[in-house]
Amino acid sequence: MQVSKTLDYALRSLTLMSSSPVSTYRMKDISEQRNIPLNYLAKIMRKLVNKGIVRSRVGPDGGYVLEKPPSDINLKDVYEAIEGEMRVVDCMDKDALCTFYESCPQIPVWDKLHVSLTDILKRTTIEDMVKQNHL
Amino acid sequence: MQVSKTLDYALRSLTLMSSSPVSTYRMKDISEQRNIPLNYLAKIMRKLVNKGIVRSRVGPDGGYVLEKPPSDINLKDVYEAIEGEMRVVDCMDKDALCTFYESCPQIPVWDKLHVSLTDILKRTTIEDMVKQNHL
DNA sequence: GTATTATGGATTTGGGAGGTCCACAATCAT
DNA sequence: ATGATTGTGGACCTCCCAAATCCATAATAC
Repeated sequence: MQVSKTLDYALRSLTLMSSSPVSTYRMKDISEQRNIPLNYLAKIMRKLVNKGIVRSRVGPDGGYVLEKPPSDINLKDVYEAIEGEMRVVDCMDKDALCTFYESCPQIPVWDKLHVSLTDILKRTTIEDMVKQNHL
Repeated sequence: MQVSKTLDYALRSLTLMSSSPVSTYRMKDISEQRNIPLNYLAKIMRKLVNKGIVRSRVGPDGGYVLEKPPSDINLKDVYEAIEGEMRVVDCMDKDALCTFYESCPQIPVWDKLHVSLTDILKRTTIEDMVKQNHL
């Protein structure tokens, strides 16, 4: 029941970038200012690019810009960019069908957790985090 | 953000035992009926014993009994018996102090998740699971 | 054409969840 | 008191994956 370091890194980067949402940030600067291993950050940024959360430009004067204003980036999107769709237990997956699936007493509980988590993440934006709104 | 297989195993065992809360269940039977590797189950049961959730007796006619009625066993206790105290992020630990701890914008969010999760677990008992109450 | 930047894939490493094994202790029946 | 049955407790193994590293390449600016 823990948040991954990778998600932490992604949020560190996004909150940094949201301090000046129109500027371009070079990977190297993000890495240094937020204490993230450069080459690992590269992989993380690609995921954010692919999800349409940030835009990238190559070459001198290149770097990353937020694709949307911080108030339009919610944590559920960031989570899914990094981890894929949230699944609290594996048996929710079609492939890994558990023997007891038919009458499993646990599923409603995990479902409830899942809804609650997803809800909080969906309602919280990068702006909320930075401005400490709704928290 | 996933529930461990070990916690799943613990809950499978407890829901089985709650079908007849006064009877004694042999480890071997729990293992077979709930599809849990016998020797691994041994480690899990010890944790439940140490937390005072089940009682054990050695020897012929030995086995495990619920220490309390299923309506008095909540999932937070079971979670903590298995995983220790819940920590959504590592920086909540005193030892692993993060560089940005002083002004970390993430902490309020993780705190909110933590409260929400803990709350649901605390309010849900083994009886609720079995009878599908409150769910 | 050269410097600067991101891209994308291959590869390594460490730690821990999940699982196994076994010698031992407690308890029961005969 | 002996043997069968059961849980105990620790040592140990194994495999997977998050985290990290490395590098050759592509894009863009001047």
